Amino acid sequence: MSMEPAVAVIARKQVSRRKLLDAARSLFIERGYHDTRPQDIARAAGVGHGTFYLHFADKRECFLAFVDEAATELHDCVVQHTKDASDIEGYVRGVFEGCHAYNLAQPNVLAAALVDATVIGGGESATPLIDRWAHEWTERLEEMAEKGLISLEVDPRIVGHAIVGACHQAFVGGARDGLRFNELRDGLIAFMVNALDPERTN
Amino acid sequence: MSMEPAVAVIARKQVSRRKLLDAARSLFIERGYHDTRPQDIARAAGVGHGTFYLHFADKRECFLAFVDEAATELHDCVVQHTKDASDIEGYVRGVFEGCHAYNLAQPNVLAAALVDATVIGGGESATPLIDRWAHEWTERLEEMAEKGLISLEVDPRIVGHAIVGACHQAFVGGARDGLRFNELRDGLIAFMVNALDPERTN
Amino acid sequence: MSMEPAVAVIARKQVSRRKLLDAARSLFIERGYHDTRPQDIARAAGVGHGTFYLHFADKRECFLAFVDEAATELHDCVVQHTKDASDIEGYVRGVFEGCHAYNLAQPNVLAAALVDATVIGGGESATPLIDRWAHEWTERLEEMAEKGLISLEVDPRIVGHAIVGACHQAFVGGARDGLRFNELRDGLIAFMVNALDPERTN
Amino acid sequence: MSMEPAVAVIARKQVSRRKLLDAARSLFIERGYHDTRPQDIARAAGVGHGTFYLHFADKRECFLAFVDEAATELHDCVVQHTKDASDIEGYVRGVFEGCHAYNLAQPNVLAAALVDATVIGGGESATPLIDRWAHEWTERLEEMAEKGLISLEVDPRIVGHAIVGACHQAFVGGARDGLRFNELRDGLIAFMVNALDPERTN
DNA sequence: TATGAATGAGCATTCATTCAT
DNA sequence: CATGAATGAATGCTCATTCAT
Repeated sequence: MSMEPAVAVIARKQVSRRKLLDAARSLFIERGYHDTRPQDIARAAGVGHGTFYLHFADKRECFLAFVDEAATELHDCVVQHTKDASDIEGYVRGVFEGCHAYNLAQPNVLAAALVDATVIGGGESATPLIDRWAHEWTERLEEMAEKGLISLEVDPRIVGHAIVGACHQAFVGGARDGLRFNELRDGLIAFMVNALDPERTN
Repeated sequence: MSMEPAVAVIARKQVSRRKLLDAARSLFIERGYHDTRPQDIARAAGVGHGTFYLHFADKRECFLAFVDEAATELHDCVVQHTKDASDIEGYVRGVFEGCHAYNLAQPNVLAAALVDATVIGGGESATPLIDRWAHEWTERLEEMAEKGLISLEVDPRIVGHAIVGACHQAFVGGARDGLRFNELRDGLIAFMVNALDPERTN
Repeated sequence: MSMEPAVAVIARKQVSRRKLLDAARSLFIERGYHDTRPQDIARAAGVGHGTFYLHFADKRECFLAFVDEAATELHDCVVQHTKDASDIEGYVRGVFEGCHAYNLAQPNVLAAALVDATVIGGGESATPLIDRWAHEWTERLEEMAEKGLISLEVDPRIVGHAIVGACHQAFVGGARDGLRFNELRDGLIAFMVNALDPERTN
Repeated sequence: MSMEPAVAVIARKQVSRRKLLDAARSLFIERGYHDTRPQDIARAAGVGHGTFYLHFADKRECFLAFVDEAATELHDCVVQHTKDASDIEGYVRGVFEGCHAYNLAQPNVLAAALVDATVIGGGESATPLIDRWAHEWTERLEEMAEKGLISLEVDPRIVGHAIVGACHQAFVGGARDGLRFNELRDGLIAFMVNALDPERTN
């Protein structure tokens, strides 16, 4: 008996959601998960407090939506930068360049989205972003191994986690130590290529 | 009549601090930083709530003391397991075995102590545990490079972070994916040895 | 072109109201006044949230409409069961049987409708259902006294309240104590007949 | 190892509890359960919000403590007024006089304490005050029946509920109808005595 | 008439920290 | 040195009601 909601109404709701997600992104980046209140997000979005809960069951769900969006954006950016790669060095370089380009365009988004899963507590349901990246690497490593581009003596699931962990810590910790992007990028590329290069003798 | 506080009083204070630190360790491990209240720590330690603030300026300081203690213990454990190593593989293996032995003896301490710096918020003063490990690795890599045990084409500061990050993520993320310690250890050793092995042709 | 609203429109409005009242009944019974939101009622009725306020000024008014409807239904049911009664025992028995029959047909409606007036707060305007029943009893007692069926030494207004209160508490509290309907009914009949019986010596 | 809390400290805590209970009583009487916030109670008591939760697990527990206290006070008051009663009329009269005296001394306490159990929701743990009174009546009826003061043809559990319900509704609903205490008291006494009198012929 | 997104005052409760004893 | 009662700002979230469409 009930009519379909009018198209315009649905669009209006999407506008609110968009404003909330944009505000959430700014605040999660600026102040982190714990220091950002749903109330702050709503105010920054220019909507009422209650509207927040119209779009997200709770603060956690909003954060997860932010992480998802950032992950998708980054994924697209990395795909752009790796689509022409033909060897392991080109591919690793493309990934770093993609991440770097994304970080320049959207500063600090990744750092905010990568927070330890324990921070948001509660349900263990969502796969942490860093694990998702590791799984993506695993798939790509398998593809590259098939093409003979890399030597894969080690379980690619382990290598996937190792690469992602190495890059994350090198960029984050390295930045804390004052190292520059170019140094980090080139150093990590060399490290990875050594670890995976099929031309090694042993 | 002496101006010095009685020896017994100092000793009593140390006893309280010890009880608080032990209680803090149990609770930070069991429930994490955010779900552990100073009040809980004091009660678990069998002292009054106010006593907590006699020993720690705030909750953060207590957590940092716990991290420090864990780091020292782990350091000692790793030193034990690496003191006989004569090549890179032996050294990497020793480190993993040391961490694993410590983790068996003190389950979950490392996971609790390694929480993202953003979790405890506030002052950025303390160096995160994971950065400290990266710095230790950097020093050892330099020593090993001097002895010709490894090939160090890359800035050892970067490699230090990369190794620590790779191990952390491989163990944590790998565990979430159901991989076993032995697999992870051996996979990471092979990965690291490839990356650092001086016998490579290129 | 007529000034009157189209018949179809009026009919449609009545359909909505009916759906809302049915939904309200289910929910007030199931979850009580405080745990039922106008929004829940509208959704259960299959109409938009706003439609609720087209039919009721507020939640309170909706509840009162539910109570009224239940009271009318019960009244009719009791009339059915008492129309052949010729003495006080028959009448009291008819009332109980009528309530019981209604309760079997519409389980829990009465319990939901009888909630304490303080629960719905705000305006004191509406006469609580239990007072209305007391007033009905008062009228019937006066009729019976005129016919000599009962001895009415006491103000019938007081007796009306007393009977209704006794029955309500005996059924509700008795149920909490695990007493069965038949026991309660027969016990209360004996109690009432004693209190009102004209055959007593004193 | 921990010392006993000093006597003065315990006393101080009791003072706070007393202030909170007094404030809770005033507010529950004045505004009812739902319109009284823990915060209001704390402010009225002149203590911080947090102090409320130092003494009561939640609002419900505070209300239950209030009910318990009122029940005890009323019980003592009724005992005072019934201790010299030697027959059913004297006893019923004593109960009414006791309730009336208490109500004069502590106006509206009983009305507030008697709220429907559904109002406070959640755990069904606590026996509603009105049921407790019914049980007390049951015991007294059994005692009186043993002494031959009343005729108890009906299950005393049912009669207990019936009496309490009759009195409650007669006083509350009667008051809404503008009846005066003396009328109500004497009417109910006559009603009860008829119902229970052992001198009846049948 | 009907809709459902939007609202924001309001709620019960928590917890890091202080301070009188 | 030790205590634990006291604190109150802060939190995440709810819901009866409004109003633009």
